[in-house]
Amino acid sequence: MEKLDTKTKMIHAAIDLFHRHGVNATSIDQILESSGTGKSQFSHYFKNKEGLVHAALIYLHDVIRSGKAQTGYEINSWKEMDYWFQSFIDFQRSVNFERSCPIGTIGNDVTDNQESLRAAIAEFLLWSRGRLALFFDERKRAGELLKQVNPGALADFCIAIMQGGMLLTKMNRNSDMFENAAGQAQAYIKSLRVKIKRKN
Amino acid sequence: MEKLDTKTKMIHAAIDLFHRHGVNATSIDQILESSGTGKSQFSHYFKNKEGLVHAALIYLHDVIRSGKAQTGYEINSWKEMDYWFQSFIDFQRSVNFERSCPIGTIGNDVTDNQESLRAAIAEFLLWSRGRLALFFDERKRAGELLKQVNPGALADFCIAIMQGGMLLTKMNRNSDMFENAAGQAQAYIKSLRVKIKRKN
DNA sequence: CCAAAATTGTACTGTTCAGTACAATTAAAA
DNA sequence: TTTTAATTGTACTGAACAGTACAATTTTGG
Repeated sequence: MEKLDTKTKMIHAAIDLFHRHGVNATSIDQILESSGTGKSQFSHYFKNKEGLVHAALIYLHDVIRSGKAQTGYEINSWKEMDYWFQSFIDFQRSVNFERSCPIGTIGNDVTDNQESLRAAIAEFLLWSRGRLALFFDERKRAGELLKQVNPGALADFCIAIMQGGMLLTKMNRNSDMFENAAGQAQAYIKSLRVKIKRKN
Repeated sequence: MEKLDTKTKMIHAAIDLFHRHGVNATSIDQILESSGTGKSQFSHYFKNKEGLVHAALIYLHDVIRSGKAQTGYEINSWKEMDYWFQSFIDFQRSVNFERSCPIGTIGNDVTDNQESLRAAIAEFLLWSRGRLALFFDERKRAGELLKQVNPGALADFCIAIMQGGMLLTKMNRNSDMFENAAGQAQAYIKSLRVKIKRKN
C-alpha cells in the first residue's frame, strides 16, 4: 500500500462513490470525508465538482488503458475474446451485482450542459471500440473470420451487449440475463469464424 | 388534450425530468414547478420522493404494457421484430440523442437501500423478456427457428443490446454504435431462422 | 343544506449542498 | 537564511433541498 497524494486519494474516493451511488447522489463532502481530505484541498486541485468528475473519467480511462483494471482490452486470442464478456460478469459478482459499469454509470448521469464530460466518455468508448475492432480485424486478415464481417460493427455489438448486460445485472441483482446475452453474442461471433480446422 | 388530475400531472412531469436529468438530479420542487402543482398535494399523494419514483415506474410499465408507448412489445412478425430495434433508435433521434431508456435511466440511479424501486424495474424487465421470448417461442413452434434456439436467452440478448445501445447513443450523442450493434443482432437472429422458402 | 372528507395554498423547519474567504502551515527556491 | 510558492484547516455564505404544519378552500354524500 503506497502512500497516495491528496489529489489521487480524492479521485479514488470519487470513483468509488460515483460507482456506488451515481454522480448526482454523491456530494463533495462525502468524497472529502471518505478520502480524509479537506475542502480547501478540493478547491485547490479542482475547479468544481464537474472538474473532479472529469478527472475521475481520465483516471479510469488511464487505468483501463494501462491494463491495471480487472477487465483488460488486450485481446489476442479467441479464448481471451470469450473471457472478455466473462470478466465483466466476474467483476459484477465481486460487488454483489449492485453496480454497473463505472463509466456507464457516470455517462448516465451526465446532462446536456456537461459537454466536456460527455466528450471524455465518448473518447473512452472510441478507444475501447478500437481495441475490439483491432482484434477482429487481425483475425479477419488472418483468414479466421468470414469476408463479410465488419470489425467495427462487431466491436460496437460487443460493447452494447456489455453495457446493457451490466445495467441489467445491476437492475436484476443477478447476472442471468447478462450471461444469456453474452452466450448468444459468443455464439454469433463463433458463427462468423471460418471453419477449417478443429482448433480452439 | 384532456384534463389531467394533479397526481397524473406530477407523474408526467417526474417521468420527463427523470428521463432528462436522472432521478437524483431532479428535485421535488422542479417537478412541482413544471407540473404547476403544489407541495401539499405532493405530500398528499406520495409518501416521499421514493414514492413518486415508484409511481413513475408503475406508470411507465402500464404505458408500455398497454401499447401507448412509441415502442411496442406486440411483436407478431419478423418484420415487427426487426422494427423493434429501430423504434428505439427513432425514439432517441426524436430527443436529439440526449436521453437513454427512461426505465434504464431510473434503474441506474437506484441505490442499495431502495429495494422496492429495484424490484419494480426487475418486474418490468421480466415482463419485456416474456414478450420477446413469447414471440421467439411461437416462431420456433411454427418451425421458423432452429431447434437449438433458446427463446428466453434470445430475448435477454435483445434487451441487453437495446439497453446498451440506448446508453451508448446518449453518451455518443449519435446512434452509430447502436445501429451497428442492432444490425449485428438482426443478422444473428436471421442466421437462426430455418431457410425453406424465399419469403419475408 | 349541511357536515364530513378530500384537496389545496402558504409558510416554515432544519439539513445539506457547492463554493468561497482567509489565515496558518509547510515545502521549495534563492 | 529568507522569501516565495504550495498546501492545508477552519469557518463561513447563500442557495437548494426534502419534508412538515396548518389553515383555507373545494368537493362530496347524506
